[in-house]
Formats: sequence, structure tokens, C-alpha cells
Amino acid sequence: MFVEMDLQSEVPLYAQLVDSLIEGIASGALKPGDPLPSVRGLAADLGINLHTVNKAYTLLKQEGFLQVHRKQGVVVNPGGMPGITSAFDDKLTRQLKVLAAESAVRGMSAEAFADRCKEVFRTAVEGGGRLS
Amino acid sequence: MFVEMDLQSEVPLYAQLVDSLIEGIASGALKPGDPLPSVRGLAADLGINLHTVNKAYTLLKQEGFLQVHRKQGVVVNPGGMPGITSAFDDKLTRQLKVLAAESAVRGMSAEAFADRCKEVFRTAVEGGGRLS
Amino acid sequence: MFVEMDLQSEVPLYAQLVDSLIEGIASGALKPGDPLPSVRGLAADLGINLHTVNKAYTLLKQEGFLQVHRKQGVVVNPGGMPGITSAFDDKLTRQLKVLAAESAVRGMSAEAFADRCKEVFRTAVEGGGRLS
Amino acid sequence: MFVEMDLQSEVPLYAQLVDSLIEGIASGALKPGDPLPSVRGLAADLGINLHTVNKAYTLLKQEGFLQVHRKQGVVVNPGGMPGITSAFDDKLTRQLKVLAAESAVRGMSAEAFADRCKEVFRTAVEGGGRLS
DNA sequence: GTGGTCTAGACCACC
DNA sequence: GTGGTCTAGACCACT
Repeated sequence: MFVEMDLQSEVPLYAQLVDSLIEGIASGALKPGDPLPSVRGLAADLGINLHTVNKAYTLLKQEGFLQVHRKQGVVVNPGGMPGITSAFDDKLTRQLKVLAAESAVRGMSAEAFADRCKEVFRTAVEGGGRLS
Repeated sequence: MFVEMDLQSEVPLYAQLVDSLIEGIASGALKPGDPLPSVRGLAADLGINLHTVNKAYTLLKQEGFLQVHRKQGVVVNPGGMPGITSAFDDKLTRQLKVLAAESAVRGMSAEAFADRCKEVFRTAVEGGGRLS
Repeated sequence: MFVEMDLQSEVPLYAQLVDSLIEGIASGALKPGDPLPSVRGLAADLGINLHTVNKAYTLLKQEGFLQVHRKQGVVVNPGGMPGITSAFDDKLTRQLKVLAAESAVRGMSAEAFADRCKEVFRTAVEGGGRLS
Repeated sequence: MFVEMDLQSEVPLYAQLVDSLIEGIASGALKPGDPLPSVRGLAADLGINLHTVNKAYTLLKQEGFLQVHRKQGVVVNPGGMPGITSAFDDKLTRQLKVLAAESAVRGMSAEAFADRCKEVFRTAVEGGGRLS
């Protein structure tokens, strides 16, 4: 599995990993029930700290994306993904609003913005977030 | 002018202020040439430190959204707003990708996502980001 | 006489005025013995404060570029311009060094830099700093 | 690494530091990928406040000269230096014009000016800005 | 230990 | 009064 970490990014490593894994699920590279690398294995692969991978897995477990079994390791939640919670809806709206506002100020039209959103969504689902 | 600060948010205060001001411009509440409160005045209004306001103003000045007049204080750039730079385009795509992926994983359809984007954009432009 | 003031510049107004007048002398628009506008006249023309013009004139007088007569007003020093003082030489070297270093870092060659310097000097002398 | 701060200078400390670091890169004392001292360490070395160092680093980061690694601290951008942007070109021309005009007024010839520029450039590149 | 953020209080140049 | 700069001291997230 290949996940690219950007050490220069302002985005924390654990958050980058969380995002990458979600993008992997969105693209179909990871399906419910699929196993994930062990904490130490992934940490070694990415050349990052154990705690960083652990934090990402823990967050994804809390959100319901992953399940952690005692001995079998970590798997994508076989019961399916969590739905649109109100917390997520809030986050989505809040972040979208900031992006939309700056896009508008910089001269982007409503259509151009919607098209861009649609295109990005499509590539994310079709494999833009491919992991392996 | 009313800008609400969320002291509990994980988003830095200066970033919240930056976002609020951009939303104010997008909504039309702030137009090119309009004066902004002095750093000290706005800091007092918001109950935060003047350096925090200064940081937000400085960032917006560097991006080309604001200008500082000698003595007249800070104004919205009368020459108009900066366009779609490649840096902004990158940021937009990157952040949109994360939001789209999580939305997809949680079961949102491409149409629903695009509609939501369009709706948020419209409210941002029409006054959803109203400041005063 | 037309001197353009940039109210948005980080350069103080009085310094902009000083620079403009020196450029006017360099270009030949102002020659030794030539009269300059009165303090209040120039201030009114430029739409700036009396003190600002006064400060610029005072600095130029101290440096030896101008002479101030009690009743006849301000004139370009009829005795000619000051030469290369060690203070000026220091300033020139120091500022040139900063510009040269950044130019070099950004990939400009020694020749390109020298050419640019020569070109700017030529336009300054030939009328690039034209005032009237 | 030795950077000298002039507390009496009219040029801000953070700007002096910015200039020194750029001169260090130009001279080859600092190469892409090289680590820089921590903000606290350098501040202690120079006897100034860490915020002042931070401001200099932040500016250089925004310009593309430096990068910050998560945990490794600050390094000279391994991807190479930014090129000649139009913003830099404007700044170069503007500042060069002022220096050229005053040099001309004080009696310097075009050749002498160009020679001086060339010489300063050469010393800046070859070690005139030596830091260590 | 690192950079990032925030606060508090101060001085200065400019106009 | 305005923004710009500097200092001092503190807390936090990240690794």
C-alpha cells in the first residue's frame, strides 16, 4: 500500500493519513472487511512514528470507519460506513463555505465552482484517491 | 460589523478572522475601497489581542485582498480582488478532495454533493456570510 | 510638476518625495539653480501634509542637494551636487548587496544583473525620472 | 553560523535576518536541504526575541526560500529557490532606480555604476555574504 | 524539543 | 491615532 506523506505540509501527519485512508475507501481500493497493515508495519513503510499511525487508526475507529480486533488486527468496518451525521454535516458546510467564499471573491462563478466540486468528487470515487 | 470568534474552535483565531473577512467580501458586506476597523479597534470589539488581528490583516494584505493606507488604516483593495492563482487552485482541489471523499464514503451521491456545493456557494455570495 | 505619491506603499511619503526629486535631478528635469515649488504649494498639489513636504526638503538640504533662501524659496543647489561621500558609498554597497544576493538566489546571472543595472541607470539619466 | 544584528539600524531586525539568510544562500554557505537553527536557538544566539526570528523564517517560507519539516525544524528549500517573479522584478527595478538616480546625481558614470553592481554581485555570490 | 498561537505591554515612525 | 516592530512569557499540537 502506498500513501504519500508530505512532511512539509501544514496538515499534521496523522490527519494526512486519516484523509488518505478515507480516500482509499472512497475510491474502492479499500472495501468493508479489508484488512489494514499493522500499526508498526505501516509506520515502518511510511517512515513515521508508531504513535502517529496509532492516532490515525484510533480516530478512524472512533468515527466508525475501522474496527480493531485483538489479534486479527485492523479492518475496514465490515458493517459498512457511518452515514451523514450532523457533526459531519456541520463540518462539511463550514469548510465548504470558506472555500466557496474565497472562490467567489477570486472571481469563480457558481457554475465553475459546482463543476469543480463535481469533478473532484468523481475522481475521488473513481480512483483519484487510489492507494495500492 | 460583527464577526463571531469561537474561542473553543481548533481553528486559530486569526484564521477565523481571515475567513470571516473573506466571507464578508464574498457576501457584498465589504466592497472594494471599504474601510476596515483599526487593528486596535477590532481587537477590542472582538475581545482578542491586537496582534491576532494584525496577523489576519497582514495575511490578507499579502494575498492582495486588503491594502493599508498611510494613516487611513486598512481598506478592501480598491483595485479588485486577486484571481485564481495556482496556489489557490491547489488548495481548493486538495481540500475539496478530502471533503468529497468523506462525503462519498458516508453515502452521499455525486448529485447531492454537487447540490450542496452549489447551495453553499449561493448562500455565501448572497449574504450567508453577512457580517453587519 | 508631477510627482506621483503611492499612499499604499510601505515607503514613507517623505521618502518617496525625496526619491522623486533626486530622480528629477538625475533626469535633468531639475538643474542646479532651478526653483522648486513652495512647501505649501507642493503639499497642496500632492494632496499631502505640509510637514511631509517640509521633511523631504529639509533632508535634501542637509544632504546638499537643495538650498533654502529666506524669501526666494527653495532651489536646486546652484553650486552643484554633492559627490560620493563615504556614507553614500556605504549605503549603496549595502543595498546593492541585498538586491544582488536575492537576484543571484533567484537564478539571475551576473551579466543579467549588470545589464539590468546599466539599463536602469540609463533610463534614470535619460528621463526615466522625468518630473514635469 | 554567524549573523550580525545591528540594533541601531533603521532596518528592522527581522528584515536584517531575512537579508542575511538570503545572502547566506547566495554565497553558498547555505545550500538547498541544509537545516537552519531552531527559532529559539537562533534567537538565543542573536540575543533577540524568538518572535523576531519566527517572523523572518515565516517570510522566507512564504517566499519559497525555506520549508518547515514537522519536527526536523526549518531547512533551505530542497526543491530549489523561487525564480524571478514579477513582484521581485518590480522591487528590483524600483530600488535600483532610486540608487542609480542618486549615484548619477552625485557624479557617478554609467560605467562606474555598472562596475560597482557587477563587483557587489560577484562578492555576494563568491562569499561576500559568508555566514559561517 | 519543535514550530504555532495567543496575550500583554511597550516604543516608534508616520501623518 | 494608525500600523509596525520588539520583547516577554505562556500554552498547545505534533512527533
